[in-house]
Amino acid sequence: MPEHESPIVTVDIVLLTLEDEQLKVTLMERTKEPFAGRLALPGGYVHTNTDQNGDDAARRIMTTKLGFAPSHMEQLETISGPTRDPRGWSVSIVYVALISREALASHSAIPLHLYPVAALPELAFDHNKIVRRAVERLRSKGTYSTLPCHLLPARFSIPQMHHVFELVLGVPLNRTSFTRKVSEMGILELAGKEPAAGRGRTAAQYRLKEEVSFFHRPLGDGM
Amino acid sequence: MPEHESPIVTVDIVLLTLEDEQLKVTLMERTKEPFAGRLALPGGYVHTNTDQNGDDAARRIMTTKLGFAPSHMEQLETISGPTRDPRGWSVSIVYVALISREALASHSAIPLHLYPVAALPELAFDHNKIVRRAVERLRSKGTYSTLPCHLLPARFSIPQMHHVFELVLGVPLNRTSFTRKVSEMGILELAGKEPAAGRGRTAAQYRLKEEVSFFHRPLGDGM
DNA sequence: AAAATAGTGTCTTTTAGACAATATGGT
DNA sequence: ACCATATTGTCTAAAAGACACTATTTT
Repeated sequence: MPEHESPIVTVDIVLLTLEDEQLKVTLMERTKEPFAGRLALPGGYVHTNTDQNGDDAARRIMTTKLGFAPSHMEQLETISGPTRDPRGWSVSIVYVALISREALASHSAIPLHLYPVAALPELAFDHNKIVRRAVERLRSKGTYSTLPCHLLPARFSIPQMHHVFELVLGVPLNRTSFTRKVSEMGILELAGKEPAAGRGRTAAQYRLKEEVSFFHRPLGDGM
Repeated sequence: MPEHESPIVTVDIVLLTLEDEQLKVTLMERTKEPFAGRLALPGGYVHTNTDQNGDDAARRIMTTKLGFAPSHMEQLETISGPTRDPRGWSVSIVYVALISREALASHSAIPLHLYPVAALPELAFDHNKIVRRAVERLRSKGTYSTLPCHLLPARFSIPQMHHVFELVLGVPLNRTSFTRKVSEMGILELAGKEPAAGRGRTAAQYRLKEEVSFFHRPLGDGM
C-alpha cells in the first residue's frame, strides 16, 4: 500500500525565435485528448527505456516532433501538481530553446506554427503560464548574459546583436556602449570578413566564444 | 504495452546556512537502502495523494524531517536519469533553501548535521554534484540579487549583510560602495532602532523590503 | 579616554551615455 | 557623388573605489 501513485512525467519545450521583430513561440495543435485541437507546447512523456536524462528526452522530443535539435536549450523549471493535467498528478520538466528563424526554417521537417508571445490564444494545460515564465527568464538573463545571441544565426554582426538585445529586453540600449562593451569583453571572435547584404556599410561578422557568456555588468538600463 | 515505465519522482533539498564563517549544508544519515549509512540531502518521494505541487512536497519534507519550513526556498533544477538511483529511472526536483543559523537552531526539532560545502565527504546518489550546483547558483545570484540575505536573520545590519555577501561571493567587496548602494536602492527598510550587542558603535537594523530584490548592477568585482 | 565598529564626505578612477566624426559599402 | 549604415573618438555624466573623517557605543 504505497502512500502515493507515481506521477506522470513529461517534458515540454518552449522553442523561441524572432520573426517580424517579435519573439515567437513554436506551438503544435494537439491531436489527442486531453485538449485535442488546442495549441500546446511541443512535449511528450519521458521514455525511461531509452532517455538517458531529461535533456536527452527534450532532444528526442524536439527531433521527433520538429525534425531537429536546437542549438541552444536549457532547463527552465519543473512544474507539477494534481490538476494541471487531467490525466493525473503530473510533473513537467520545462526547457527553453532558442533558435534563429533561419535555422528553424532550414532544419524543420514540418510546417511551423509560430505565435507571438505577446498575444497568445488560450493554450492547452498551463502552457500560457509556462511561456510567460520562459520569456521572463530570457529577458532576465539577457541583462547579464549572451543568451539572446542564440536567437541569431551562428555568425552575426554587432549591430544585429544590438537589435536583438533591444527586442528581447524591450528597451533601447546605447549603441556606443553596447558596441564598446561586447568588443572589449572578448566574448566575440571574428568569423570571416565576408558580410551579409545590406544597404550601408557592411558590418563585421562574429561568432560567440562559447567559453565566455556572462557580462560583468548589465548592458544598461536603456536611456 | 507502454514504451516506458513511470520514473520515480523525488524532491531533494539543499538547505544552506552560515556557521563559523562558512557555508554549510544540512545532511542526514540514510537509514535505508540504497546508500544506508551514507550522508544525503534531506529528500523524499512526492506524495501524489496529498502534495499540491513540488514546492508543497518540499515544504512537507522539510517539516517532516527537520521540524520547520525554511524562510526561503526556491527550485534549483531537476535532475534525472536511469542510473542515479539504483531503484530505477528517477527524477529529482531539487530545491535550495536558505536559513540563518539562529533560525535553524531555534526551529529544528532534531539534532542538526551541518557540513561545510567546501569539504564534503562522499554523499549518497549524485548529491555531491547537486550541492555544488546549489552553491554555484547562490554565488551567481548573489552578484545581482539579495538572495544571500536569507542567510541572515530577518533583522540585520548593513555591515552584517556586507560580511555575508563577502563570504558567499568569496571576494572582498568595497564597504563604502556596498553601503551606498544598498542604502540608495531602497531595498531595505529600518526595523526598529534597537541594535544587537557588539564591541563598537551599534549598527542600525534593517529588514528586506520583499518587493524589491534585484540590483540594477552587480555589487562589484572585489578589489 | 581609548578602542572598536558604524556611517558619511570627498576625491579619484572607471564605466556608461551623448554625440559627432570618420569609414565603408551600395546605388 | 550620395546615401545609409558601421565603427571609432571624445567629451560629459554617472557609478564605483579609495581613503579619511566623524559618530556612537563598549570597556
